[in-house]
Amino acid sequence: MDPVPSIDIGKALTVGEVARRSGVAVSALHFYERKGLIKSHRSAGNQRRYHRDVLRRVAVIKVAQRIGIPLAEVAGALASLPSGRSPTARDWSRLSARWRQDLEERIHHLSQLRDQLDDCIGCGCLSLTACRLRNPGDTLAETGTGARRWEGDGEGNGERQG
Amino acid sequence: MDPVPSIDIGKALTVGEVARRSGVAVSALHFYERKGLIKSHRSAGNQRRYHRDVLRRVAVIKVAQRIGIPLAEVAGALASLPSGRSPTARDWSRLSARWRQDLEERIHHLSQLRDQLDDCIGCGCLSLTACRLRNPGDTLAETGTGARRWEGDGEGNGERQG
DNA sequence: TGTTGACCTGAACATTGGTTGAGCTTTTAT
DNA sequence: ATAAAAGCTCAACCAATGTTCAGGTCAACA
Repeated sequence: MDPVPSIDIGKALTVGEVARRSGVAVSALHFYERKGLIKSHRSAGNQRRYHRDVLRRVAVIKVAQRIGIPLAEVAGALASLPSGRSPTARDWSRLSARWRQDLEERIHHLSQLRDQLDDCIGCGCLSLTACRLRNPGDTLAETGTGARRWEGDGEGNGERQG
Repeated sequence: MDPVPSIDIGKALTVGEVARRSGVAVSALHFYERKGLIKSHRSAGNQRRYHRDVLRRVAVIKVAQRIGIPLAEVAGALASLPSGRSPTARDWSRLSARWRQDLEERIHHLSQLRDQLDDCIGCGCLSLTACRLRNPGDTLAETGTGARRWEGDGEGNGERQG
């Protein structure tokens, strides 16, 4: 699991080292710590010291960010790992399978939107009540109730909920 | 296009009417106006009055939002229309073709990400420097320089640019 | 020992897309 | 005429994801 089996343990990383090696800014590491995504202990002089684990965790954070997972959710996911342990391949597998699902849904959603846009581009049907583009209900709530409020109003379509 | 053909011209809409018919909140309409996406004239008592055009414009805004276009860019696009004129089918065609491109790129990007994630899910290779997931360069800058900095560092990979 | 670079905290600022509230005016309905 | 509903402006606030700054401390090198 670790390329250097025993010697490396205990050589803590400073925040600057973690920043350089992980590619995120020191301020972001502070921020992640405040948000509970990573942990550190402190030196005698109150400076942060990190276990090497943190690099793996930051890697997970960065990938999650690319996927578009909000930090709060990443925090939850990381917190769900047995505490004090570095994320293993198996942990990663579990997390990433979940996030993959999320990603897939997002892709699907955007693809539908693209198709609707294609339907609409030539016709300029923005002015029509029937335009699917203007009635996101069937895309956003596709598992939902289905058609409703289809009276046709001429320009807009009525009532908002808020 | 309009159920009432000619009588309706000149019948200005209040902000509340526009809100009801377009499905966006009054506060959002104020906001769009401040940002230059829509315009209004004022009644004798300083209340906003809208031409019916505004409904079409708000429809464009809403679709653009769904696509993920930032308001600033929508503002630019709407401003590029011959001033004072309602967006026609042709205008919409021009705008939406551009945004469709944007959407397509976003879908493509996410799909690549999904494929990388699939490659990675089983292997837990987050710990390896070679993991494509951890090196977004080839996705984000796919037209760019190609492989670089491939030394292998054990855990993180070095230097950030900022 | 001194200096310099790295680090600390807390607060403020930035961005996007608005919402909420206070306090006041206009319009509409009865 | 009057009361209710709708509208007005300005300022503050929300969430997410950080960055930047000020003022002070720590650590490492010569």
